[in-house]
This record gives sequence, structure tokens and C-alpha cells, in this order.
Amino acid sequence: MSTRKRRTPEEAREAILNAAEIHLIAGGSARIRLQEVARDVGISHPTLLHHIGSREALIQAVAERAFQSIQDTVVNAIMESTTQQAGIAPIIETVFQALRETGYGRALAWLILENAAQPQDGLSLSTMVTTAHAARIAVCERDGQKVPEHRDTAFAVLITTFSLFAQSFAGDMAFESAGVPNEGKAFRNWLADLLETQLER
Amino acid sequence: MSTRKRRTPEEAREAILNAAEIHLIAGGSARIRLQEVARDVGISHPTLLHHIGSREALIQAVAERAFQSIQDTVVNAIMESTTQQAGIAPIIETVFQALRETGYGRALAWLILENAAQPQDGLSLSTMVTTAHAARIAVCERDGQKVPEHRDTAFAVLITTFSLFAQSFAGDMAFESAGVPNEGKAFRNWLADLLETQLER
DNA sequence: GGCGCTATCTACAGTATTGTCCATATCAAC
DNA sequence: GTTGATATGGACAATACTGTAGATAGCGCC
Repeated sequence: MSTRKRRTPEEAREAILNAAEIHLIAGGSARIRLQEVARDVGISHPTLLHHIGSREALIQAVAERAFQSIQDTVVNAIMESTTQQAGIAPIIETVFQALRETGYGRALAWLILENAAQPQDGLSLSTMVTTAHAARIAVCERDGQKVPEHRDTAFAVLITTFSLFAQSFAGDMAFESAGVPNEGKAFRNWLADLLETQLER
Repeated sequence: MSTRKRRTPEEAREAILNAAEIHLIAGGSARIRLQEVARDVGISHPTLLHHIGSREALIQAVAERAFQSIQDTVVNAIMESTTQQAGIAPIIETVFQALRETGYGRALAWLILENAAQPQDGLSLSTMVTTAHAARIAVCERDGQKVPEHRDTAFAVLITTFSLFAQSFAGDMAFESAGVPNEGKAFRNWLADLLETQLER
């Protein structure tokens, strides 16, 4: 047979992690099967093991890469929206899409439940808090208002994180259960308004 | 051997579901092992199968019971706090404890990710929305304010749900990542204040 | 006490999954 | 073209888990 396709270790590793990530998002690390991942890539599972080492190493690698992707994607989304100076709503919308469309919201939920996530993984919320708080202080000083508490900004970031995170994987169910199906985007706009009025106080 | 302990089918089923629920909360339905559950109960796994039928039936039963428990616990928590007329904060605190201490927040997260949850399961948010909206209307009419939109109340219930739900299993990580560890209770009080000022508008 | 029902257990079959061994194919270097 | 390094896969070992079969023991009922 001349149907063997020889890849570089980097190519193979990349393809394997890409395939494994799909399974991670769909069913968590518990449902990652070496044979399935290998089949998706188009290789045999001994070849997968040759490149990755073990199932545990695969899960570790795909989790680490997922954390990095989440952080990169979200930070990038925030950066892009922030430079446009268009308020909170676009930032919220972009971050939500980053969590939802890519499946990284689900992936993060799986990893947190599996205790595979550490506080320094995922999104480092403290940098977001610091950035947001600096912006608030600038606005307040310009308008001559008193400087807000740091903790207040942290809580605003947290309620946003919780809302977007939960909505990214439980949103459809929640909105339907609440009797307001397909109002996800309206909710996010409502959340942005809430934050703006709250943060101005 | 005279060490066999004969149970009624109801006792056995109850004990089995109790043990399985612990595994569900800890690792999701994927990590429910018949042998482990049986060992926890103090029976052999064929005995477990005799009572439950199959692994699939066990997962189905424990999921259904968990949904019912979640609903009962949360509804009960809301009822108890509501009758005391002490504002939103106690309700939020009680519901959060109902999700956190029992592990039902984690269980719900697992089941949602596993697509085992339907909108009519879990908490039926629409009844909460209806109840909350009726209360709001009463307050507004008494004070001569204009009646708030129903959707506004729904969104308030949803942001509360998202925040408490996410905090119940991802809270420790999130608060630490944000640089405000151990401020969960303060956050919930802040959330209650936010809702009260928001709902009065 | 004897009997029937069934909850219970031991042993085992069947299947799925991970990991190993070793031969083979592929490609770069010379 | 030859050679060396290694990516690849088929076959197999080892383990874990679900489900089945048949025997046994506990308990209510007569």
C-alpha cells in the first residue's frame, strides 16, 4: 500500500489536538477516545500515541491549548472592541461570540467541572479588572466624580463573566425556560446598559 | 454466610440513587460506574442492575431525581425567604446555598453540558419571572410609577440565575482570578443591591 | 416447619479502550 | 540508489466496565 501519508511531528500534533478539542467541547475530556480522535485525523491510534505519548498527555495538552485559545480569543475580542471606543455593548457581544461560536465556553465549563482548570488558567480576570478600573477612574476624574471602589469594578467584571459564560452553554435552555426565547442578544444589550448606568454611579 | 442484608426494592433504589447522585455531582454521568455505586451502597453490581435495569436507566433516574431535587430545593428556598419580606438579598443567599452546598449547581451544569437537561427541567424560570413581575407591578402601582416591562423582569431573573449558577461551581476560581478571593458573599450582596436599584427604575 | 418469592452474590461472557511490539513505508541526506 | 531516521499501522496484551446465568439466602405467609 502506498496510501500512508507521512507528516511532520508538528503537523501531526496540531491535527491531533484540533480533533481532540472537538471532542473536548462536545463531551468533555472523559469522552475523548484515542481511537475516535485518531480516526478523525486519519491515522491509527498507535500513531497518535507515538506523537502524544498517552491519553493523559493528550488531555493535558488539549486542555492547556484550549485555555490558551480561550485567553487569546477573549483578550483579542476585548482589544478589538476597546480600540473602537464604542461602549460596553460591542465588547460584551464580541466576547460572547468568542465563547459561544468557538465552543470555548463549553470547553471551559467542562474543564472547570473536571477540576482541570486553575485560577491562572482560563481568562485572567484580574487584568480585565485592572483595565476596566483604570478606565473608570479616568472617566470619574475627568467628570470630577469621586473615584469608585476597586471591588465594585471587580464585581462588575465578575457579573459580566458569569452571565456571558453561563449563557454561552446554558443560554438557550435558560431563555426558553424563562419564557423569553431567542432574546439572548437583547439580554446582552440590557446587561451592557445595566453596567453603564451602574458604573457611572 | 449470614451477612446478606435484604432490602425492599424502594430502600435499595433510594440508596442506589443517593450514591449515584454523589458520583453525578463529582464527575458527571460519564463517571458513574455501576461497580463503584454498588460498592458505595454495600451491594454487588448485579444486584444494582436487578433494581435499576441498566446503566442508562440509572443515569436517567438519577438525572430526573436531581432535576426534581433542584427544583424543590430552590423553590423551597425562595418560598422561605419570600415569606419573610426581607428584600432580595436573603432570597439570593438562600438560593445560592441551595445550589452550592448540595452540589446541585454542579449537577445541573454537568447535565446541561451533557445535553441531558430540557428547558422544562431544572428550575422553571418562567414561574419565577411571573412571581417577580407581579411583585414589581404591585410596588410600582402603589407608588404611582409606570409598570415595568415584563422582559425587564425576565432579564433580571436571568442575570441572577446565571450569576448564582456559575458562582456555584466556578466561583472560587473566578473570584481568585479576579483578585478578590473569598468575596463571594459580598458579591451576592452587591448583586442584590444592583437588582433592587435596577428594578425600582 | 415448609414453601414461594425474590433480593443477593459469585462467576463469567462480551465489549470497549488504552498501551505495546514490531514490521513496514516514507522521506531526507548523501 | 543507498541508507538512516522515524512516522505509520496491524496484531496483540492488559485492563475495565456492563450485563447475564445460575445458585443461594432472607423473609413473609401458610
